[in-house]
Amino acid sequence: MADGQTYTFVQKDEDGNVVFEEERDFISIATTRPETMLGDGAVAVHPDDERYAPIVGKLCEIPVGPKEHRRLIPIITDEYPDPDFGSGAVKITGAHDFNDYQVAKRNGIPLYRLMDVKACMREDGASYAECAAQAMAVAKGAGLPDEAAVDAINLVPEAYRGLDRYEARMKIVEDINAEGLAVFIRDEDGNDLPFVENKKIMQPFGDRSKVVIEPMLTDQWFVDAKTLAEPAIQSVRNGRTEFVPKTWENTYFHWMENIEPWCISRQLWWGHQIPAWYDPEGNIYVAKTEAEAYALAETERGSAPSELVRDPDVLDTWFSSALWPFSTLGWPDQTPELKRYYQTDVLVTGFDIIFFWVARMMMAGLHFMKDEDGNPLEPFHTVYIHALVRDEDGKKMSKSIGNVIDPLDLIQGIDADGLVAKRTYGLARPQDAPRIEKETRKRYPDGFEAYGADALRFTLAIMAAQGRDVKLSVERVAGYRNFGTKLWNATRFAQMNGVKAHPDFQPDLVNHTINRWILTELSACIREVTDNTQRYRFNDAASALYKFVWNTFCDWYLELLKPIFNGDGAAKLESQQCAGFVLDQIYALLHPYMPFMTEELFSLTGEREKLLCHTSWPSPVVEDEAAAAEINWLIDVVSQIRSVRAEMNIKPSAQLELEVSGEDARTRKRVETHQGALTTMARLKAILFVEAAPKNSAQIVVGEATYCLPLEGVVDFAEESARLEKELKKLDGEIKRLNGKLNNEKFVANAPETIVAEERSKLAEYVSQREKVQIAFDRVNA
RNA sequence: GGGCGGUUAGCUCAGCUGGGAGAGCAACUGGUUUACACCCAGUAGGUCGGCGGUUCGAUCCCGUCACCGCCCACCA
Repeated sequence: MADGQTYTFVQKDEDGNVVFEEERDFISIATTRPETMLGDGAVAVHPDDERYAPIVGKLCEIPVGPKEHRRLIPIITDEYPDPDFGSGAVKITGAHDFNDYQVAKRNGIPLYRLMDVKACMREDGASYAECAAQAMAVAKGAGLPDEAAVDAINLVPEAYRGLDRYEARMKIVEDINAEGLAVFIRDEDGNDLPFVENKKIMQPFGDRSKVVIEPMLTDQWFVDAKTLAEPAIQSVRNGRTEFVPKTWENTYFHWMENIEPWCISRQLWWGHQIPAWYDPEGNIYVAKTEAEAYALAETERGSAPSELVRDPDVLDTWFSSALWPFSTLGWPDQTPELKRYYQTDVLVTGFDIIFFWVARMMMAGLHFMKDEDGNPLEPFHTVYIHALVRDEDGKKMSKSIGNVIDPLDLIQGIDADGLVAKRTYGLARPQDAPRIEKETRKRYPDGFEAYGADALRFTLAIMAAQGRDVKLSVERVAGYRNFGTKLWNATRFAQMNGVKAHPDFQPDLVNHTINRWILTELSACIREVTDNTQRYRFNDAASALYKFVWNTFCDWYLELLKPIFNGDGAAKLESQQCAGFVLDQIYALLHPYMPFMTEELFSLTGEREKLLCHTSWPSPVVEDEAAAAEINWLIDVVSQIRSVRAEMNIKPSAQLELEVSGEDARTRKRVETHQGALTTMARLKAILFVEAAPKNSAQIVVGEATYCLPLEGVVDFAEESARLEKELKKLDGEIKRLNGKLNNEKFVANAPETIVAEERSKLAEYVSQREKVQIAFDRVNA
């Protein structure tokens, strides 16, 4: 303390009892950067901290520097110090710490700069004696000099000038200890040692340099972001610009509402140079060109300056990027492109740059661009935020970590050695190479197969659900490669059977039920894909296509056409044209997701006037409910027969008879119509209509009719009995559940009518199904 | 410390405005019928993280706990 002043330092516990009391002539503080003490402007304590109340406003001495010029600094109060942390007293070095800077600003404490841009202790300016005297005057209340004057004060004593910060740190600690001014503790052997806490602290390192960051004061250009943010917040609030999914708006608002002034100058040699010029007197002229700057200077000064020097700094890359939506279109010139394409439509980007890029484009766009009426105009009406691709552990892919999967490896394939070489080459930290090499060999022992660009693209689309991230799974890429192969093979099969899109094909004139059905299914698919695309639900669109192509078109339509292609006549010709038409539509719908393959297939399957990507987007064609119902019935019957055959362990090669009973006229007609498909797909040798279901057969109930496979001598009927019993149990469960629901008065009273009606019809269906299965069961066990 | 998100089949993930859960891969059974074994047919597998609440009814809405992850700040 100044002039040997003392105070009573009292430590109390939670209940207010004194646990420690000592007459002190010092304040204990802790620091990890002792060299910054040279620039301290004050010691701060919390206003409610009673321990220091007696000495607030007094001066204390900094225990560094030559004894004859030792500086005094005031003890001040501020909300920043935490009384429960350490001694509760904090040294304030406004020029070299972010928090201290705020405290110093609030309390009028000078910001003494101690280092140069190389992080060495300053060598410039007047002698320490002179500078210390100036600082003393300030501490004693002489008033704060202007910023430049404060910055000129070099409080580094001659002994430390020019030293690297770490050297200076060591030297200062030595000097303090030598003088006995550190806080000492007594060790087990009874020696007094300077108290050094072994404590982990978070230390910011430069991203690229890997060097400890040293905060210091410099002159920089700033943008008043708060003013610019206001309209950008409003545009999203009132829906002029929308985020998809909407939840990301929260992130946007969170940033924008807490925005700080934006430092836009960078000390790099690439980038847009800042358009500011200085005259010899240090006046600043901001202009588009040097000539304009001279003209401006002449006007303002009254005479031409001897010379102007341009600020060597460049703009923050995000500042330049903020201008992207219009600078790319020729701005500031009013080009036709700018008029046509600004405002743009949809910005597609990742959530990690909502603040860096999206927010800044919004601010710049609203500031610089106007619509026809002169109102500010947003750069885009929609911001689509997609998921981020991560590695298998969910980590963001990063070049410096080395967990990157190169898309080209998935597309072209690469062996394990090539992959390892790639991932260990060019790492920021070569010492990590062995670890990464080991990991890579473990994870991808064989490298990657070649999956192709379309497979990768489709995978990303179908996985880009509106979540947060995509853990790229190689197995799924392989799965969708298979999907491409499937479509390729389907096309080949179609060509072998004379399938070809006919320019005059008219979907609504199609006669054959199977064709009317596939066109109906196609229409539903078109609707679903289009709708989901418009809603940015690309995963749903892609999966609708996957299902339609594989499970509807290939699994059923092409199979159903086989008997027709093997025959002759009108149905065959119509089917060839219809299949060609559907394939064309598939190519078009799939084109955004698998552009290369679909374009290729399109060109291989006909003489085309233009590229697939130039054709128009499909719209729904035929929608025939009756045809859909008929073929769905067919699919149902075939599936159930197949299922029974598999469950009863009937040899695939065995051809069985099918005996139909209880059928109505419509079913009879359907069976007759689709006899060919039924026999082929269910592997039957004949279909008979019978009065009553035969004994000793496996029985299937579809709708009103019962379909029996006579199995006398083929299978064990205990199995059939067990199978039917299982089915009965399942139906009983459903019936019980629905009954419980419908017998609940509250449900009937409160649930919407449509729901109640739905449940009722479900129940009726199950009950009638159960009756028929029961009959079948009784018959087997008769 | 502040904010945000996640926890659904063995794995990777869907499930949009509450009405008994789906896909791909893997698994299992069986298949070389002239598109496709990167295939076909079939099967199995889930107290939707735990506990409360709202509701006639909860994977879905609310609260809470646990675990995981991301962003921001950071302790003199």
